Amino acid sequence: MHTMEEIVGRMSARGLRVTDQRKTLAKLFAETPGYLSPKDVYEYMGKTYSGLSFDTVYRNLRVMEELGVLEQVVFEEGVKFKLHCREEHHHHHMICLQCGHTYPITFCPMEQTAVPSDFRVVKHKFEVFGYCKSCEQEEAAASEA
Amino acid sequence: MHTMEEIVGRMSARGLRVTDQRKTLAKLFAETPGYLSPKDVYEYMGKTYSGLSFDTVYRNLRVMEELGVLEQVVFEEGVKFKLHCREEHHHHHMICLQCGHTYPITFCPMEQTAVPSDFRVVKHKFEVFGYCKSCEQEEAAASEA
DNA sequence: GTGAATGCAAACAATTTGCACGTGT
DNA sequence: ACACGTGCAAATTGTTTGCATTCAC
Repeated sequence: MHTMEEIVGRMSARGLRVTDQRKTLAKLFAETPGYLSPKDVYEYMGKTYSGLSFDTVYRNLRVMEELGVLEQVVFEEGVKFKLHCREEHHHHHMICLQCGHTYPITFCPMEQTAVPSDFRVVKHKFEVFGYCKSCEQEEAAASEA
Repeated sequence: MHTMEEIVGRMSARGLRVTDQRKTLAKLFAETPGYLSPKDVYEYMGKTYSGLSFDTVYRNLRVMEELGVLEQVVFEEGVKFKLHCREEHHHHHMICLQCGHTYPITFCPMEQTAVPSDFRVVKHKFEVFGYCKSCEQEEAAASEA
């Protein structure tokens, strides 16, 4: 797994400066199993840094993405970020709609997909959405109220 | 296939008014095999309607989506619209990155995907991107220049 | 000390809304 | 005639940029 130290180390190796804010950002992603929106990040960071501005959050998200530490994904609800997957081999994800937690899917549908010879495939996207066990239980509890 | 007349008919059946602009919009989508962004639509419509405003385009796209005539998809580059697929059975798409043309994929990867019993699947997304034959040829021709 | 990081304000882009006017039914 | 559709302007939201100040190295 990526640890906060590892991420920070990678930043300084590239000549980037290790500020408190970046350390906190690294820690946040190191400890978050799923996706975070810029707004999520802003709100979390805002607790610690009162004068925080949104543009710095965006800048640092972009920096960390260019560093290869984070990856960005576009959902219906907007852009989100998560730690870049460590797994070397190609894989896909199951994503919890409630908590954003992701689980790997090793199966890749491209292997099974018949592609006409006159279509040159460049990339593909396979994502499964649903609710993980704990979120499912919470939802059930909430709907009983 | 959806024809312009059919779409327009569906609109008036719901009490919506059939304006020139909506007819043109219906025709545009009836004749377009792939995805169009709101901007694409605005530019196309603008040729005919000089005083056209963006908000009307958005409004009509939404109206046609609610009617079930169009479907909206979110890509990295932004939101796009296409005619709602007629095929009853669930399917996926191969999408040309150049012209936006879509081709159906009947295979659904969910059948093959092992889902843990404690994850409740709600929806999934499977999309293949690449270049169709004619766009591939154009690209090859362009890169020779 | 120097250059990169930050905050602030302002610019931008995409999309939505309120309102007065025009038009399909 | 009446209600819905349209254009215009303005509001919103999400994101980026320029610039002066501050801080890590």
